[in-house]
Parts: sequence; C-alpha cells; structure tokens
Amino acid sequence: MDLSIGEVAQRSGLSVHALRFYEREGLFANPVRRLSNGRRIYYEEDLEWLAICTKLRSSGMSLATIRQYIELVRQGPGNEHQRLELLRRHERQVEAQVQELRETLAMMRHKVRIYEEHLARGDADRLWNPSRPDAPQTGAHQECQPPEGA
Amino acid sequence: MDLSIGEVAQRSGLSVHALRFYEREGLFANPVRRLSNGRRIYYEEDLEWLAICTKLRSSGMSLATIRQYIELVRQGPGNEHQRLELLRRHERQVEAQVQELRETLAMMRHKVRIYEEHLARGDADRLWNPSRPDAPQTGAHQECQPPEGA
DNA sequence: CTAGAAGATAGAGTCGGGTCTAGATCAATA
DNA sequence: TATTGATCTAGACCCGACTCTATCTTCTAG
Repeated sequence: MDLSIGEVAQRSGLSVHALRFYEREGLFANPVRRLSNGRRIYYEEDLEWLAICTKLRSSGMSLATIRQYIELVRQGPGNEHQRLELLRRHERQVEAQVQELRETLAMMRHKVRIYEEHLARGDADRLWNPSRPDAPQTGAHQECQPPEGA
Repeated sequence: MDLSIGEVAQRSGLSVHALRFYEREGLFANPVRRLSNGRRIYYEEDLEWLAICTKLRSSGMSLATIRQYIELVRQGPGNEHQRLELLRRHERQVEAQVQELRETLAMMRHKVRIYEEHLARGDADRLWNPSRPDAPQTGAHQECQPPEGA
C-alpha cells in the first residue's frame, strides 16, 4: 500500500518536482519516509493531506501559512487554539474573497449586459471609441476615456 | 482637474511604480498624456479604469488578459463580440472560483467545528498527534497521518 | 548484460507582478 | 540661492511558487 513519488504525483496532480519541493519546504507533517535505497514512500494519508493542501493553496493560503499550520500539528497536542485561530483567520479571508468576487461578477455582468443590449440594437459602435472621442457616450461605462475633445 | 501620478497613486491604491509599470505594459487605453515638461497627467476616467482594472486583477485576471481587452477597446468599434467573449470567459472563471472557495470553506468549517467540539470537551489532545501514532483517532480528519499503527 | 524508466540531489532558471535604485530634471519654498 | 520633494528613465532586483537541468544511482525487462 506504499506509494512511490510518481504515483503520488499522478494521484495528487502535483508534479514530482513539486512534491520534493513541498517536502523541502516542510509541508509534510511527518518527514517523508524512505526505502533502504533512498526512495521516498508515501501513504494514503499523505494523499489526503495533499488534497487539503491543494485546496488551501487554491484558496490563496501561502505555502508559508500552510507550513505554520503543519508546524503546529507537528508539535502535537496543546496548541489546538492556535490551529483553530489560523483556520478561522483563513476562513475570514476566504469569505472576504468570495464577497469581492461577487462584486466583480456584478460589475462584469453589468458590463456584459450593456454590450449585449447595444449589439442587439446594432449600435454597438456607439460604445466608447477612443479614436472618436466626440462620439456620444452611452452611459454605462466609458472604459477609459480621454478628457475633453481629447 | 488633471491629476499627477502621485495623486493617482494615492487615490487608486497603486504605487507610482506600478502605474508606470502598467503603462509600459500597455494597460491604459490611451497613451498617458504628458505635460510639456514630461510629467504624466491623468484624468478621472483613468481612475475609473484603474478601479475596474484592480477588480479584474483581484479576481484573478492576468495583466496579459487585461491587456488583450484593452487592446480590443483601443482598436475601436467592431469587435464588441470579442470583448463580450472575453468578459464572459472571465465571468465563468470567477464563478468556478467562487464555487471552489465555497467547497474550501465547507471543508474548513468542518475542521474548525471538530476542533471546537474537542476543545469544548477538553479532549483535544486526542486529535491526531504525530508523535503518538497509536492515539485513538477521532474520526473527522486525520491531518496527515503515518500509516498503520496509525 | 544492457537499455530504459524512475528516482535522487543540488542548484539554476522561469514567470508573473511588481518594487527599488541611480542619476537627472524641475518646481516651490526658506 | 539652496534645498527639498516630486517626477522622469532605464534597468536591476525581489518574491513566491514552481520547474528544469545535470549528474548519479537503482530497479525492471528483454
């Protein structure tokens, strides 16, 4: 049931290079064990952790922060409050992120709708045109318009 | 009503360095105008665009993609379908991102809840401890556990 | 026995997105 | 007049997160 680095790479979606890199960076709770010939061996649990790791990464947690967390884990019992703190802090960041993304989506949808309306009416060319600064602006949003007669 | 680079930096939250960098990278629809003495002048519209730009960036749009968009704008009317396409593509990416963040949040909340329960019951020390691989596991999630004995 | 695939290490290189430095110019102020 | 502070350019540098290279060892199949 032991896994080679190649298998772990395949199943985790990380490259073998990245796995060695993560190890150097101290992102595994337990030192990765080796076979007598020096080759790394991994277990299912490592894959589970890597899956979590990947989620944390993709939600914007830095490797440095992941390392902090795993260091707490490595130290063993007694620091659960700190782990909790760390997780909660990231939770709040992710929430903020989601909030910001929502706003961005709203903005983009607005922009898209404006374009669509104009395309539908066939007057999309009256949307802002930098080379014709005197063209009438159609509200919405003028991209990035030169001032005045320009 | 003209703005110096310093004012724009303050109001946009970008550094003056970043503003010059963005300009070099072609992220402004119109070449930034200069005073006779060579100093850049900006207008309110530039600030509006920078605000949008910043939102796009923070939602993960790369500078390269922003440049693509602004290039379409620069080319003037006739390519609205392409602009729309580009915005929609990003919209879909942002939606996917929100989805992933939600999953991450769910995972983290689960983890946090487990920690809290154990802390409340005062048996947090039975959560995984790498140096005591024979400690009983409390379901949930074993961080990154050595095999067997485990 | 040999070739080829997989793994190991150390360290260099890449890429995105800025940031910073040096040296020059210019404007307003003490 | 001299200094201070904002600006300019060109280009070097940085950081995070990998990725790749060179060189060596080891395992597996034919």
